[in-house]
Amino acid sequence: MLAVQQRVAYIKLERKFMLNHAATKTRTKPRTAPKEERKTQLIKATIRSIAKHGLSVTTMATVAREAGLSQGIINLHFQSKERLLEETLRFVVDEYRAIWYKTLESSGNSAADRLTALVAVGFDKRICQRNKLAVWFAFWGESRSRPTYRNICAERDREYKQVLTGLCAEIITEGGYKARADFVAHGLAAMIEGLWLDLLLIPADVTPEHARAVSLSWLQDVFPGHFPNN
Amino acid sequence: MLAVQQRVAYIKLERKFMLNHAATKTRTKPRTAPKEERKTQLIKATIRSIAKHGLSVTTMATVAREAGLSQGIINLHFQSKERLLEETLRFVVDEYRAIWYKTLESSGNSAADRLTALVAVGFDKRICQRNKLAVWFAFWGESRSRPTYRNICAERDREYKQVLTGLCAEIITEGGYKARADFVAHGLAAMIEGLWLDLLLIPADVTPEHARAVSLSWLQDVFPGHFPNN
DNA sequence: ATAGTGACTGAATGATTATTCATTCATTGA
DNA sequence: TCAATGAATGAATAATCATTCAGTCACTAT
Repeated sequence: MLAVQQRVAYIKLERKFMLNHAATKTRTKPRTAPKEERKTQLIKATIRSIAKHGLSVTTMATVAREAGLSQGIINLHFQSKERLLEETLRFVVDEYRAIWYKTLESSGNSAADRLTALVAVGFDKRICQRNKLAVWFAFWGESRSRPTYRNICAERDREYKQVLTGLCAEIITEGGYKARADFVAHGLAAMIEGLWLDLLLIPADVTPEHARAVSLSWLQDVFPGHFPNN
Repeated sequence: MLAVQQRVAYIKLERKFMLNHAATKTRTKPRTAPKEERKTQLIKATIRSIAKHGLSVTTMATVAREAGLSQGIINLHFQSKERLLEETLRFVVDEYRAIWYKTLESSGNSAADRLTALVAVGFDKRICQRNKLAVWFAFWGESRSRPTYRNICAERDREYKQVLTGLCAEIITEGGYKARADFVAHGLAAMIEGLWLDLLLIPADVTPEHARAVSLSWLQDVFPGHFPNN
């Protein structure tokens, strides 16, 4: 019964693409778009499977079942399981980066406003979902033994910390605080990731709103002149 | 060649126990001690295997090989792979708790001293080893889908945060700070775990000493009266 | 000495897994 | 309408895994 529903969903997806494709009138690469759609469909199924079963119990079969497609489909689109997993990690990492970049663009001019916005993104509904947090931690858990995972994460991390350090430096200069920008930024980034862990492990005690409040309260403590307490 | 050395080591262990046992003169449970020794030997081999290969590639064979023992040994002592993994997590969790309890007992009377000591334990050489950090994150990564793992961690977490909150509350009262004790403690605990992630992912950039410095600098920023900056 | 004890071994077993590929099916251009 | 195209299927395959257990070995008590 469920399989039928998923089959229907797949057919709709196929139809939708055809319309889109007809509209673009590109002829050199027919059916190129549905390939991408299939890939993201499979990546999203992988995220659900990792969240539901864990990375070590996520098999080609669980992902295919979650996507409502057949066994062989993953090798067709990703060549191997390993590639699927790498692209899944990249998907989550890139999504986070894209959102905080965009947020910075559309946020205020003051360093304090921008910092607030940047911190809040970590607890945004689009990012801070338990399924996605499970994916982050699943890959972090394997990253000691897989340089590929580590590199994908490290790259993102450097960028993020660089921006964070810049904003902290600006605030410190403005306010004449004693704190060291790199230490503050490093601690702040670490705190956000640690709060993610709480959201994953004890969701009953900690909500995204609560975690955001903890972060912002910390900003008030460290930069009292810029983030007035009440 | 290596196997022979390990075999020799095993024999020595066996001999050592016999002497110990003769000394205690207990007769009802003979050979009970070497069983425990074997178990911790296997648990330590599991830690190395998880750090080297990752949890999802850690098999009965990799653990047995790492311990220099045979295939069947794990089922003999732990009944199943799952039990071995649970006891490995418990081993690491209990070790951390034991050390910070002991540290608190032997540290100064002032809340500030005790808090400093408690934070420093997180970066102690006995705790903050990359192999062990890999184990923490490996299990956290699977914990979304395994209530057993989650419970083992959650229990420890509650205790730790409770002590942390108590110390922060004391300091806040003494110094008349505006900060909320539960928020500060929550943020601090999260930061330590986030710094562990950096130690795991980018050990070239972050050392335990550096991470400890970041934490202590954070304490200085939040409680300037209790942790004077220079 | 020697039989008894129980920790330990490692080959065998059955279950599970990623990957392959001959076949099916839907869609397209002529 | 129909041949051509290539995405999707799912049964088959080979590899890997946890678990079992009959047999081995070191040591103890008699």
